[in-house]
Amino acid sequence: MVGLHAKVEESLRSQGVRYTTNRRALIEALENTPGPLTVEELYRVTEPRIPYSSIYRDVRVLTDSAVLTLHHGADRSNRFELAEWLSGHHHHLVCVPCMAISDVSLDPDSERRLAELAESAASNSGYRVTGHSLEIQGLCPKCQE
Amino acid sequence: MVGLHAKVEESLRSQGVRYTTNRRALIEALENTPGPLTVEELYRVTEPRIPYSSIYRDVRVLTDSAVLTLHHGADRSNRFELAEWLSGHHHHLVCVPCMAISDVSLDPDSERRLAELAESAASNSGYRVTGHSLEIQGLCPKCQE
DNA sequence: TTAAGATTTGATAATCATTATCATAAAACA
DNA sequence: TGTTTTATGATAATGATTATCAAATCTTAA
Repeated sequence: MVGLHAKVEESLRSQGVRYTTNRRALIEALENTPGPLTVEELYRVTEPRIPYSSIYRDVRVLTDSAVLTLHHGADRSNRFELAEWLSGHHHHLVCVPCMAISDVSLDPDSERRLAELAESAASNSGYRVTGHSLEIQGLCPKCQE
Repeated sequence: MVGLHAKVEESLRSQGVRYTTNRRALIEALENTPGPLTVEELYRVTEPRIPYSSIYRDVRVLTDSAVLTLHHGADRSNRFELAEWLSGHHHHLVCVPCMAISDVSLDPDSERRLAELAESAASNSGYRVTGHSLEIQGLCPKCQE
């Protein structure tokens, strides 16, 4: 299994985009976190600090390059995460009170059934299905107390 | 079956919120549309025109009153729709190229299986599941041409 | 290795969506 | 009717995001 950075670098280079220190730091921050991050969180987490203007520009570049995807949480914040071709297909568990988001994977059998459900749901809409994403709302352990 | 407006009015009154002409027009606009709408779309669709400041205030009031829910589409826009207790439980079909969103319902059997999948996915996360929402990505008929 | 060309960076200004303010108007209530 | 509460619409303020641009860095080719 090739390393994450190598994959990202390869993908970016093929698009004529440089894999710079800032961008590497952003990818590392996302790699070390179990869910998507906001720009503000990326700002706080990276060391040394990357100015907001650069973070905004870089997440945009990386999203346009399909290295990151933008996720729109149940709060009004925009969060970025590694694209699924880098992190693997997954879904999100959202804590309604505290807005925390964590990734969750289905076992292959469940995933197959979910894909079938998505197909059949769209079957008489005329859509051609290319993907799906399940958001599960609930209360995280802390918020249940 | 009690009418939509009666339900909304009843719910709002129980919270000490008035069901005014503007708010009624917004609910009607959403009732007559197969998917969630942005503030800008609500502005264009309502007749006579409601100023942006009022639309923003009203969708906020209605969302706080649980009459509307906010939906965060795959583009960066915020879209509002009738809450599920008014419109029924449903999911979303998103056209990736053109960003159109339409509602889609699962048959009861599929819906039950989906709920089970959501439960089992969260089973060893410690979360208590309260809901779920499936987003299906694809190409709408127009964008397939 | 060096010079030219391309891309990236960081500081700052500009923009856009959304929210706050506040005087007026409408509705509810006594 | 008079009083109180809530809603409205115009406008200003805020906050997040994007654009600009000169300086810095990286690439490439001679």
